[in-house]
Amino acid sequence: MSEAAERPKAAKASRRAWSGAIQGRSEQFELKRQVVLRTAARVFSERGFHQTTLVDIADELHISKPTLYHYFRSKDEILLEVQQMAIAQIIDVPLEPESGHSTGLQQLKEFVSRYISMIVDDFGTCLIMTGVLPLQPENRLIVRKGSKDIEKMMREILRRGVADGSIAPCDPKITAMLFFGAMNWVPYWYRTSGEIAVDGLVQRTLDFVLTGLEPRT
Amino acid sequence: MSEAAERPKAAKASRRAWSGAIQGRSEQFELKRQVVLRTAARVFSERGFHQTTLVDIADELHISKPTLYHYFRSKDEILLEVQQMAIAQIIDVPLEPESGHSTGLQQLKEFVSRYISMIVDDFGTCLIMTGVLPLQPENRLIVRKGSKDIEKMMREILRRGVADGSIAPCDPKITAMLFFGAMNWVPYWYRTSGEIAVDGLVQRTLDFVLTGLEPRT
Amino acid sequence: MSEAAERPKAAKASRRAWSGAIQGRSEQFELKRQVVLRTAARVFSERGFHQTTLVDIADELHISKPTLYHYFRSKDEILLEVQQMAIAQIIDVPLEPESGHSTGLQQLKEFVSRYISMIVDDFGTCLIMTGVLPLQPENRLIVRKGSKDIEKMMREILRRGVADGSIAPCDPKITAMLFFGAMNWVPYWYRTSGEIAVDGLVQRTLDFVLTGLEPRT
Amino acid sequence: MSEAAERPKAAKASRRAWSGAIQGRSEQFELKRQVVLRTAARVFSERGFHQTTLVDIADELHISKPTLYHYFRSKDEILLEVQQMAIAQIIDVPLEPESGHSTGLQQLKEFVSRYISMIVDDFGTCLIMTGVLPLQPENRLIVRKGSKDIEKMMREILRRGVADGSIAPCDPKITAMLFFGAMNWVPYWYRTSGEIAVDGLVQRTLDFVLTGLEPRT
DNA sequence: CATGAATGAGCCTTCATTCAT
DNA sequence: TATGAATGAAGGCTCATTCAT
Repeated sequence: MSEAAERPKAAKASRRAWSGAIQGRSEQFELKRQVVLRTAARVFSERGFHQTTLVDIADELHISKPTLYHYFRSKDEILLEVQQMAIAQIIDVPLEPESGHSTGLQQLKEFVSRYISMIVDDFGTCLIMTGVLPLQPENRLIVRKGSKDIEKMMREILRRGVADGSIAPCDPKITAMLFFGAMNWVPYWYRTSGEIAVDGLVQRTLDFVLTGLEPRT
Repeated sequence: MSEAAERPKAAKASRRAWSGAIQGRSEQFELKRQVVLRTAARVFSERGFHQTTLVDIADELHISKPTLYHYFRSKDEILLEVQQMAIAQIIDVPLEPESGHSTGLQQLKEFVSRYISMIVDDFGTCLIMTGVLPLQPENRLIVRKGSKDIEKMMREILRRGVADGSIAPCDPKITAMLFFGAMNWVPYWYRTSGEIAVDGLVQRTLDFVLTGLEPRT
Repeated sequence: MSEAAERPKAAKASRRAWSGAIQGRSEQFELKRQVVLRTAARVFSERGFHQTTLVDIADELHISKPTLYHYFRSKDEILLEVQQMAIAQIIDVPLEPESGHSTGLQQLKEFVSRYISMIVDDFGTCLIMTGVLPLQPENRLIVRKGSKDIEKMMREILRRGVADGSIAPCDPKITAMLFFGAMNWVPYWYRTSGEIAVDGLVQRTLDFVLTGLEPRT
Repeated sequence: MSEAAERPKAAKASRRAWSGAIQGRSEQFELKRQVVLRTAARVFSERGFHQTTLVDIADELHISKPTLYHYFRSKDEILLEVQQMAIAQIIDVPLEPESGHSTGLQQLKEFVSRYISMIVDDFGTCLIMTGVLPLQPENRLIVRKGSKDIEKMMREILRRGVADGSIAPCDPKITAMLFFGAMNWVPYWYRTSGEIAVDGLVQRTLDFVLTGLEPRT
């Protein structure tokens, strides 16, 4: 029911352009691109996509607005890439090499760990909090496809777990969506800088979902 | 990981202004106001606050844009009232008159039932999907306050349940937020017009949260 | 080899919005639209399409820039309609009801009269001086089509004249284009406010084209 | 009434920078300058001055945008020089050394030949199709002055011809402008790569202007 | 000489809001 | 009450031009 509190501007960052995040030489282009993406992701999450102007992002980086267009074609493209980065963190890494040896429950734990790590990151937070509505229809489809693929991953894990007995019988579809809800809401209340580390959050989440609130005798 | 599918425009509504929803006499003003609010809530949720223009809302009602200003001072005020309507559905109704007789678990069940009913409604859906970022800072505080109050309600219930033994020991804060996450995400995937009725959804949610995924021996 | 000298701003027009050109009641919309078109045509011709901002046009009319968007969807649409107005002046009026009775030469004279009247008008001048390059590709095709149709008209007239002996044998294609050139260049040097009236210009043009520079014995 | 069809990109030019047009040694600078001018003239005519970016020109030459600034101070200067090149082709070459021996008609024929050769060239085409409106006011005056000088040339020739009886009596001013119109419009419809060679075009133009459309008995 | 990077200036377009009828 | 007309404010995007390497 709550949502992102504005972060304390990080002491207005260092005065240098690119906030001193760039030192390399020729691969600088890609590096700068990443810095823009991460900054944009953060600001989008803090203020909302439409409340964020390109000047806001540029200011944060101590660069000018047109400079952003050296790295991205449009504001929309920036958001698209941010969200694709988040999705790739889950999709691009296969769940486990020798997956044959692990139970569904074990896989689920690993998945939750990775998903939460993604969601508390700037990119993942932006994926959830900004959503896909601001995107152009065609880009919206791209991100939705990625999201659906991630959802499918969890459903598969649940099915496997139910099959091998490591997870209690349940409807994989509904369960997955309720589970994702619990995790997707994290950006609205959890701060990595708070008392609980990400590992702790993963553990709490697993406890909540695995044990259940009903006392076990 | 998924989000709102565009609703099918409700058969483009009847051709008459106000979509024929107004018949009364003098209290029409308040009625019309409600119709605007509900329509706005729906469209905001479908397209996003900033993607929705006042013309969109006016068109949906077959009225003109300035007419909206007879009922609301600003677009911001519309959103504020929508979200306050949602919050009021939870806040304004005390959980149970003689709450002394019920256990925490019983209260939790009632709370979940009411909260989910609220969240699948146009107002509640808009509260979650639009969020408070589009609101003016002062209005944002108002809604946040309401959300916090609702969160507090659940924490209290959890504490009571843990105390009376009807709920397994848990950290009320974390548990509440994860629980709210599971429910708040509902608007992104659940359709009241689908296979599962709201009652069913409440039951599934309770099952998910109470039983836990770990098999009980 | 010369081109439009900037017109002397017409004493900065009357101070009233719409330059006092609007008096009607309900058909005002269409009237205002026409006033915008004519003003835009004039300014486009004077300064060039890209050198003309929407503010320039709005200022000329003592209205604000967004007001232009009540009447037109885009700057491009304004130019398109201007040019279509010009073309319609030629295309929409059949050359002569009882064309069977007139020779090609007679038809040619009428055509020249009408074409020159069109070309010295604001719309026609803009058609020639602004050209179609600033238009969106799809709109460019529309105007080109109209231009081609007009060219075809003259070719047909020339053919008929050659056939009936009222015009000396010639290649209709080349002749038409050279002829159009003589007329299309008029906006670059002729001023209706100068010594020669439009009728006079028509006569001079016909003299030039019909008689030829070679002395007739 | 028609205008420039897009030229077929010249087989996208050779892949080498400067399109392989430069081989010399030290006077390369001036050579490269010329290549830029001709390329710019061509692209300006095809797409229009404002639709052409410096990147477009640089790409065509397989060089980078800032490199253009080694040869020209501004985009405006490029256009100015292009148009001055065209004008110089007419102005800088005296019409005929021993002009005393030739009639006005003979001079006219030579003038037309040279003017049309100029106008079908990249520079001349750009002079006409781009016009002087995009130029800075001061540069505009320079080009206008040149154009006026050329117009004066023809008027003088016409006067001489009328005086020596080789040209039929006519108003030199009007006649010159109509004549220029016929020729200036050539870039809008004539292609050197088409059926008619430039010599042929000169002849057709002379026929059109000298003989007249009225049948001579 | 060449160029990747960066930017100031400017324009089209949108939209919430106001006003006159 | 209702609305067509009008607008101030603001944002995304482009591009000629400059600068550092």
